[in-house]
Amino acid sequence: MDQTQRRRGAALESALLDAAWDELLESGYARLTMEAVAARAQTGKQVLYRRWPNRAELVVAAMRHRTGSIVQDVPDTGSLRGDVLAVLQRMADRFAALGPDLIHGLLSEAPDVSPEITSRMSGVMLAIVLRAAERGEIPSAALPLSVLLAPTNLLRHQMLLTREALEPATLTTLVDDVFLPLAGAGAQATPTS
Amino acid sequence: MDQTQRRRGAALESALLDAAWDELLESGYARLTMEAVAARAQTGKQVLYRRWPNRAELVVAAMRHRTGSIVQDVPDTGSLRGDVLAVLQRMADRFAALGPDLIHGLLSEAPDVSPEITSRMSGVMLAIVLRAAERGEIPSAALPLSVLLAPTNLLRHQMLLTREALEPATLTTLVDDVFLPLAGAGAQATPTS
DNA sequence: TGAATAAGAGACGCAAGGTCTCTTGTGGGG
DNA sequence: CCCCACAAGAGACCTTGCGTCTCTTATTCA
Repeated sequence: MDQTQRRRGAALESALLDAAWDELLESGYARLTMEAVAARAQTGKQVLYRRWPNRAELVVAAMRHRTGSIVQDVPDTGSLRGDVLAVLQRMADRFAALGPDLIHGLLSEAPDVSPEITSRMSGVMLAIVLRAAERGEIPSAALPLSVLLAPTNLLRHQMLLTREALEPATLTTLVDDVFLPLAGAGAQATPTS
Repeated sequence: MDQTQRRRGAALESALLDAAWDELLESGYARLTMEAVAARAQTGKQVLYRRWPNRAELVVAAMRHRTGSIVQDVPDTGSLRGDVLAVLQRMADRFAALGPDLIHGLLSEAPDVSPEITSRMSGVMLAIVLRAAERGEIPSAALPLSVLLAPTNLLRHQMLLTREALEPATLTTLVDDVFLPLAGAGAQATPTS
């Protein structure tokens, strides 16, 4: 019964972050308590507070720990439309697992994590658009930032402000009705007239 | 000293909502406490809980009480660009007074107020676009909903996810680079090339 | 092998949401 | 005109959960 195996350093930290992540999935951000995380990790609260100053920081660290690696790669489907759809789909998938409460909770408790959320997006979109311009799909890759981020920002807005699961057409609408026209792809293509 | 004037009914309710609103402006949503609202209104917590089941509902009621009337009228500046800019400016002004914490807090505590936020917007935008089509500024008023709400949704997204005060160019960018091109206004006008 | 460090465990203080109870002013109905 | 049911005002109280403090004990490093 007595474990007498005391974890330390990176191994312990990883266990703590895993516990936090599991609590997040099980209870959501609003119901995640430090006590529960500590209990799940078979330790005390002090071990958590030794590493992260508060609940929000712990959760942010847990998210980075779990999802940090997936963000890097840029989809490459061969077409601008496919690439942007893939990005949106990935956002939607990631969001579906956690729900909007997480973002709202974090942003209302730890205001300084805002940049974290939107930061890497512009790099991804820029890479996609550059490739599309090389391919000749669009006349120029020099899009205003507001256009470049319009689809991802609109999707994020929708996911944050709507409780229902988003219907499949939402993503294609964002790409076909908003982004592609603005990017100047296929001047003759204007669907849903 | 002794007031011995006991408020009742609508008068009392209005005083409660005013107190809540003042607390909101002074402390923000996160730091607004029921105790403080009750104290400011010179009453007890029970009077609050007799009317609203929780903090979030009280705050929503306070917002409706204060801002309910302003939303109705649709700006009419004579041009589509001016109208949309006026709508965005109004959103920005209203938001500036309260900050993003309010929305995040409400949405993480009282998930069922989401529709409240975006509901009336589509009606306003639709009216503006209809007038612009009658004027001949745009070929058709039959825009996809995602286009119709793109500028307001993008602005809301920005205000929610960014802490800094938004720079003046943000609004014009949304109108000139995103909305007007999508609405088909002035096919030759493609600024910021 | 011994001393410094940090893990594990849990008590504690405190703020705030929300409930309960009690007294007392007040307006409406008899 | 008076009485009484209702709700205002006041505050004690319970609970949850964050964050701190303390204490013992395992582990690691010199």
